[in-house]
Amino acid sequence: MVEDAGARSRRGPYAGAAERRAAILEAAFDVFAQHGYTGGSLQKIADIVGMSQTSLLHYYPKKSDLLLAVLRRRDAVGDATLPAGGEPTAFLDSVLQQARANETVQGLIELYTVLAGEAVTTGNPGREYVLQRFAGLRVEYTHRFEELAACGRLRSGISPDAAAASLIALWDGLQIQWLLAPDAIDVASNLESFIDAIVLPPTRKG
Amino acid sequence: MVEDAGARSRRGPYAGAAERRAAILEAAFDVFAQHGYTGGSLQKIADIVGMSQTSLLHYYPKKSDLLLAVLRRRDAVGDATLPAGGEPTAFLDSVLQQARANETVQGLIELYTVLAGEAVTTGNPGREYVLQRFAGLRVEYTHRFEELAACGRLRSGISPDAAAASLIALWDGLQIQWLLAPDAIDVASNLESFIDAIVLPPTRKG
DNA sequence: GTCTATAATGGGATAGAC
DNA sequence: GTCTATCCCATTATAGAC
Repeated sequence: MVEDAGARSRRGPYAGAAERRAAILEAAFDVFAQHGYTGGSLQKIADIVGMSQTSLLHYYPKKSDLLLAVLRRRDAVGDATLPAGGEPTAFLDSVLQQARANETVQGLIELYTVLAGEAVTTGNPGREYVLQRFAGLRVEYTHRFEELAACGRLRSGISPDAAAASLIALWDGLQIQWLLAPDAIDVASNLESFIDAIVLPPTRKG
Repeated sequence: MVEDAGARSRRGPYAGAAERRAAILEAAFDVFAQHGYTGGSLQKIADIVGMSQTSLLHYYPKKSDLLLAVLRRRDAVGDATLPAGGEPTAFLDSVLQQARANETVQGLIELYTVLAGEAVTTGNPGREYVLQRFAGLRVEYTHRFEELAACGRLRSGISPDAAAASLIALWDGLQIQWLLAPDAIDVASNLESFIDAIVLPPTRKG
């Protein structure tokens, strides 16, 4: 985490190259969320941050660099990967908590939904990232469901990795329906029903 | 369904204006599936069908017309809405059957996934269609789950409309994971596990 | 670091000849 | 119906002055 943050406070005129990059990312986030990657333009992003399109390319030489940067920023902000090894139920609680929190950041969900869809198109620079993200999420969730299965709390007939893939899929699918009809869909409560259906209550014992 | 199909067999030179339109639609289908709506171009479509870009516009004056035509064609071909009122289980069987059949038409799933994602972008001409399609599917599926609930076969704690939205969401979510990692995801078997978890076996009785 | 200017390409759509 | 020619606009990216 050290890197060369020394770019700041070195010389006078340009206090905040990092801030500039952050502002660009935020603008790119909004533009890509609203118009998608293909539909979003560097000019729009530059307009928002208040610089020329060419100046923007000074920070991110290619459009695809900007996409990957936006996708990676989501990691840091998006899902706060909770500490492993705790109560198995904590995992499920955090999923529902995250789902409810997501209702207040529609732009984030929009971004994710649009870019995930575009990721399957040929030559999309975000494809590998999205692919790896799904794979990583499946691995993580599978571990959690394995813990639950070890406690005998996963319904028989459902494997941990099937539960993982399905929970992720359900979540994504509910989000797109929610984006198109916010009043008709309650993402969190649907997830909760699903969880209740595949996860058994704890066995009685102090 | 009569319309003016009489354009055919009227005069000599142009036998098959309808065939021409069909060929255009097929090409548009492929291009939009591969590149999305924004990323797909009229020129690519025209190249495939073997005509100039301007000739293409003679049949579909605007790009958005082509998108809507492609989306509507999906209705006729895609989901063969099975006859209502039969065995409640027939509905679930047809879902699984359709899911398995979809494995052989990856292009169709690609098209649907990409266009659904793009539909949430601002100004996308397909938004209303996709929105209505989700709403329509939810209504239809809700009815089927109401039938199951009437037989006491829907797990308590799950409402018919929640089951409907979740089944659709799960299906869509599994498909995008499948597109990115076909060997890691089995859409149909995941759907089956979900159904088994929320639908109870028939009560014993002749 | 930031800009103007511009290259190089591609997009959707129109006009009009045949 | 189909084409060529063209318009006009937008795009990403580069060159080079300051």
